[in-house]
Amino acid sequence: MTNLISIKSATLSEDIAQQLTSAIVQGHIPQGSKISEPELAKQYGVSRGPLREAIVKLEGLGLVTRTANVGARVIELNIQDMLDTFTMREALEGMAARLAATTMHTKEVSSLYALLDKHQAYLDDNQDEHYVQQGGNDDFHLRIIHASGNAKLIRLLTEELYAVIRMYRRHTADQRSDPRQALREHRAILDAIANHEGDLAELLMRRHISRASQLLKQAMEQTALASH
Amino acid sequence: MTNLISIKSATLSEDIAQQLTSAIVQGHIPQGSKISEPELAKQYGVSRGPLREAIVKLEGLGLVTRTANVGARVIELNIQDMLDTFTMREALEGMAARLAATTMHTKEVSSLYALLDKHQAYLDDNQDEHYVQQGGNDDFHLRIIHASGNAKLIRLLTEELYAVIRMYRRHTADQRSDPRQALREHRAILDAIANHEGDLAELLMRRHISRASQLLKQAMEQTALASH
DNA sequence: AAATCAATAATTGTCGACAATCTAACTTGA
DNA sequence: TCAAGTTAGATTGTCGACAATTATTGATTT
Repeated sequence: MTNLISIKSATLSEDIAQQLTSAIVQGHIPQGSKISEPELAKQYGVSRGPLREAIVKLEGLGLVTRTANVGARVIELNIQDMLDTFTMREALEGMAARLAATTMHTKEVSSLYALLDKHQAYLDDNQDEHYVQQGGNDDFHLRIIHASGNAKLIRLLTEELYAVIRMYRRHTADQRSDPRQALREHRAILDAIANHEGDLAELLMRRHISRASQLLKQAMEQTALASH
Repeated sequence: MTNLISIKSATLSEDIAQQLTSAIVQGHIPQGSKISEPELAKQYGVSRGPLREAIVKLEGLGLVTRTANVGARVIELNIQDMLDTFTMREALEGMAARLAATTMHTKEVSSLYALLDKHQAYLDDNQDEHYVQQGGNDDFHLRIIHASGNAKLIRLLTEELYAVIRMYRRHTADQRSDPRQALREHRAILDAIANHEGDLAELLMRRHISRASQLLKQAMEQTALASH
């Protein structure tokens, strides 16, 4: 069974890379499983050439690890790796918030307030169920990152690190976290940005991510116990 | 004329990737120049397969940009990109310094003090000429990064970002900077780490990098003028 | 029965050739 | 003379096949 939507891309290699990425992030290819080149090539109907290029890309994204003459395996999520990843996120998104506080225009700020209101209304209407904002333009964090105006930072966070972050977000988060609390924190961050208080914005963003990471940690410890 | 030392690697692809990386960082392949697959394949004596995989890797490192059906070009350094890169460095190495302040053992701390003394002695003996520490184990920044203990952060900074950082360091830096001042700053950072003052260590590392970035900016503006 | 070794099967790494696309040179027409 | 269109050349993208390495199976020995 091959993948859902095949986005027509300029090159097969890019196409496969995207499909593989989404398959791994969504768990269709399970953690730790081996990436068999002949198997996947047949599955996607391409030769091994472009497939291998795609795998090299995934290695760059940190989604698979490769060993020479042995092959590629999907990474396995674990608590230490998650903590390390989120610590990096703290540093980078904290910086993004700081930058956003100095560069963000009034129009964009009010647009973000509107987004938070939308999230609020959604929570009110759906008994605190999570607003699915995975990666889309409704994702508060992505909006802040883009508002930083730092092209390198944007590319790193949105194209290179976010795949792994989404895996963590997906697999455990959310069922444990309190969406109203998260929303309050988002609002506080935005307030700081609106007031051009870079120091504060960074501090609050860091705390926000740190808190999320602690919740995730607890959730992962829970599921680790459950699997025994 | 092919490259200097051919490190025997498990796979041709890795080999070529390393050689290309070093060729670009050292300027043997000039900025903005096109990467011709047939040409390089002949030059390195390999087929285009492994060469293409190497190019994909370089794209992941941000050393080349690729366009479908057109090919790869070496990136071109410019001030804005440099500032963006160093802002990221600020965030990441600042965090590394913070982490190092809490995790670093006494032994490693004194080893780093010894390193700084070595740098000091070198400056005294060589009328303030720069100590060449490009990437080696004598590089203070790399030592701090490794001391952070954050595997993800280490990989990102040392394997993914450092190639570009080295390009910037190499092309302009150093002739303008004051090595004694840099050494003083290194010492202040290490003091903070030794005292387990994470906040201070982060702050000082950030300032240190920010200052380096400002010097680099001036140097680049200078050479930009010179090229007219 | 367990462990070591040999032979076989399967997988990864590499190559050369063909197809698709882009670039450059040339022709044609206004 | 210049612009647009056309054709030839070169380059990238893709494929299938072979070589090198690893994993697996089975035989042999203790």
